[in-house]
Amino acid sequence: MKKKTTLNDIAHRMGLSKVSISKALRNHPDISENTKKKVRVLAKDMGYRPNLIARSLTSASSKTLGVIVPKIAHNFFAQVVAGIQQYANTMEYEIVLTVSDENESQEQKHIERLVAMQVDGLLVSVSMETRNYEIFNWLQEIQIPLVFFDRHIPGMGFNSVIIDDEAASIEAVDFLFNRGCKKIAHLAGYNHVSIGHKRRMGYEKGLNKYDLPVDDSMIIEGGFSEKFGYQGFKKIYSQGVKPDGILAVSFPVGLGAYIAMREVNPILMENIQILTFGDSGIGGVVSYPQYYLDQSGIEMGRRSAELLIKEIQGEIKPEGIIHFIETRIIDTGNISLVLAENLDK
Amino acid sequence: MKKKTTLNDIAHRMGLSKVSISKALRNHPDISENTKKKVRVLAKDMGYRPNLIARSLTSASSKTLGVIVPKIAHNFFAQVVAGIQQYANTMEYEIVLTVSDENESQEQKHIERLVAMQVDGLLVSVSMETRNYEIFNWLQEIQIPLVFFDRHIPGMGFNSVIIDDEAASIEAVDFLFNRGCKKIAHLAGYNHVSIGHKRRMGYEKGLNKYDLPVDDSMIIEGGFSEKFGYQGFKKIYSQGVKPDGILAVSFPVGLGAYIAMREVNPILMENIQILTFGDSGIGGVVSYPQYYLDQSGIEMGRRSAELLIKEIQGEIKPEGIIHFIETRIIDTGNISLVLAENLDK
DNA sequence: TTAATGAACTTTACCGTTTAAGTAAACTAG
DNA sequence: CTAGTTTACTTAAACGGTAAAGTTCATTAA
Repeated sequence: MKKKTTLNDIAHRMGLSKVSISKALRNHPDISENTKKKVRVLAKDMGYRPNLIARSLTSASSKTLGVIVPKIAHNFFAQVVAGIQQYANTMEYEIVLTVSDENESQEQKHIERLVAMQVDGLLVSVSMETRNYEIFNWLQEIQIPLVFFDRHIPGMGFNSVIIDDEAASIEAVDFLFNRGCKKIAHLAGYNHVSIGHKRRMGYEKGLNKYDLPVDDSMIIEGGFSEKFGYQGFKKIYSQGVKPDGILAVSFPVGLGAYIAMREVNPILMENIQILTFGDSGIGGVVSYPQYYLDQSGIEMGRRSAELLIKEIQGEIKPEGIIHFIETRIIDTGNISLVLAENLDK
Repeated sequence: MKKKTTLNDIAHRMGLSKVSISKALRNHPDISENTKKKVRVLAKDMGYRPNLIARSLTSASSKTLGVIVPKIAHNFFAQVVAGIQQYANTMEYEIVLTVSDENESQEQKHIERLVAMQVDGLLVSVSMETRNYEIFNWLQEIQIPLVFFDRHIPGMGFNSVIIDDEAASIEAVDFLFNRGCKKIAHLAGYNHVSIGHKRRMGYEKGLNKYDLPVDDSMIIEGGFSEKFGYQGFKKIYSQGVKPDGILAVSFPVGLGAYIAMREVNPILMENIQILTFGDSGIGGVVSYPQYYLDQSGIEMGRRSAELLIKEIQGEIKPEGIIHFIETRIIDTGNISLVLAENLDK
C-alpha cells in the first residue's frame, strides 16, 4: 500500500505545525479562515484522510461496536444485524461483526478480541453452548457497555432486548386451541437456554389456561435445528401419541417435524397444525409449516443498538432492564397479504 | 468504563520499563525466563489486555478487513459473510461489516470510512446503483488490497470472485429445454449490473444453442426484487405472450412472478416452469419456484477472503483475475434429498 | 588480563492524532 | 501610551505500544 498523507506532510508543505493543520481541518477557532481554506484545499489535493486509529488512541473512543451473533447465515440474525447497521449508521458507528457459531470458546475469544480492539460497546446474543459466565462477569467489572439481544443472561445487570417468548407461547397455544387443537405437542429447545425455557413455560401456561393436561411425552427437548424437529416428531409418534397441533421452538424445527410427518404419513399434514417460532425468511411462500410467530429481527437490532449507544453516551445506565419486542402470528396460507407488504422493499 | 491496565502500569509495579514488559509478554529473547514468568503473572493479575488500536498504530496493520455488502438481511449475502467470517477467523482477522443498501453514496461513505479506519483490505460487492467508479480508482491509486465478490467492476485490475453467470444461464436454458420448454421468458436484472448482463447473455446464448428465437417481448429488464418479478410477469402476460418456462434473475423475482402467475390463473402454475438464480434460503421446502441455481455464498465468501488475505500478505498481486464459483441446479420437488444434506448442520 | 561477547535490561524515538499550555504580534481600552 | 486581551499560531505532552539503539554488568575467549 502507498504511504498515506499525514497531518505532518501537509504541515511541512505549508510551513505550519501539524497541530495547526489538525485544528484547521477540525474547524477550530484558533485558526484564521484564510488558513483554514488553504489547508482544506491542500489536504484534499494531497489526498489526506484522517487516520481513525490514531484518533481513537487519543480520544479513547473508537466509534465502533462489537457484535457477536451465534450464526449469521440465519435469517433472523441477519435481520438483527441489518437493524443494528441501520441504527449504528445514523449514529456514525461502525460494526465489527463476529460469529460464535454457537460455540462457547469462540464467543469468549471474540469478546476478548473485541474488547482489545477497544470497541465502544458490545451487542451479544449468547451462544447456546455457553454455561460459564465468567467472561461476562469480567465485562461487568471493566464496565464496558453491553446489551444482550435475543439470547440473554438475566440477572447480570446488563440490559437486554428479547422477544417476549412466554407471552408469545401463550398466544400460540391460544391460536392453536381456537383452531380446534386439543392435543398440542411442543418441540422444545434446550431448557437451559433462556428462549427454550421461556417458550416452554409459556406453552405450559397456555395449556393450563384451557385446562389441557401437560403431558411430558408431548414435550421433546432438543436443539433448534431441522434435525431435532425431525427426530422429535418421530419420537413423539413412536410413543403412540397423536398430537393435533405442534408448537415448534424454531422454524427449522417445525420444518424438520413437517418432513418427518410427511415421511410417516402424508395424511398427517392435514390433521396436524404446526406453528413455529420464527419464519423461513422469505416472506411467506412456504406451504408448511403454515403458521409462524413473526419476530422482527430488524426491530430488535435497531432497539438494541439504540440502547447500547445511549449507554455509551451515558444517557442510560445498565440496570438489567429487559426490553420486549412484540410478536404476531402469521398465516402463510394467506400469502398475497404477506407479500403485499413486501413488494415495496 | 473503568481505566484499563497498560504496560506502564505493570512496569511501575514491577520497577521495570514498559518496553521490558512489552517484550516479556511477547516472549522476546531479551528478557529472562524468570522475569517473563513474573510479568505474565502480574499482567494476568492486573487484568492487562493489549490495546490493539495502539498496536495497529505502530505495526501499520489492523488485522481487520472491511466488508461492504449491498444487503445483509438477504440469504445469499448473509452466507457470503458467513464464509468470509470462517476464513478470516482462522487467519485471525476481524471483519468490519457495512451495508450499502444498494446505494452509491452509502457505498462511497463506507469505503472512505473503512480506509480511514485502516482496514488491511476491502471485500466489496458493488451496489446496483453504482455508476461512478472514481472511488475505486482512488482505491487503486492508494493500492489498498481489494477483492470484489458477486458484483464486480471488471477491467479495473482488482481480483474478483463471482458466479459464472453466463455459464449458469446457459445451463439453465439447457435444463428448461430438456423439460420441454420452447418459449422461455427471462425476467432479467438491470443490464448495467454485471450479473444482470451476464445472465442475460447466457440466456440468449442458451436459446441460440437450440435455435430458439430471442424475442424481446420475452425479456423484461428490471430489478432483483419481488416487485419486479410480479410486474414483469404481468407485463409479459398482458402482451399476450405465453411462455412455458421462465428464467428469473433472482429468487425474489421468481417468487414475484409466481405470485403474479397464481393471481392471473392458478392453472399456469402447472404449465410454466420457473427456474431462478439463487434459493430462498431455507434449504428447499418452497413448492414454487421449483427449480433454482444454487450459488454457494459460503464458498464465495471463503474464496474471496482467502484471496484478499493472500494479497495483503503479498503472496498474490491484484491482476484483475476473475475466479468463478460453480453453480448447480436444484429441484425442490425432491425435498428430502436436499434436506438430508442439511440435517447435520 | 583485557577486549570482545552476551544477557538483561533501559532510553530514545516514533506511529498519527489531540489536548493543554505556551508565545509573539496585533489590537483594544482606559 | 501602556497594560490587557485577542488572534493565530507553536511546542510539549500524551494516548499505548513497538523497534532500534544504547547501557550495564557478568562471562568468555585469546
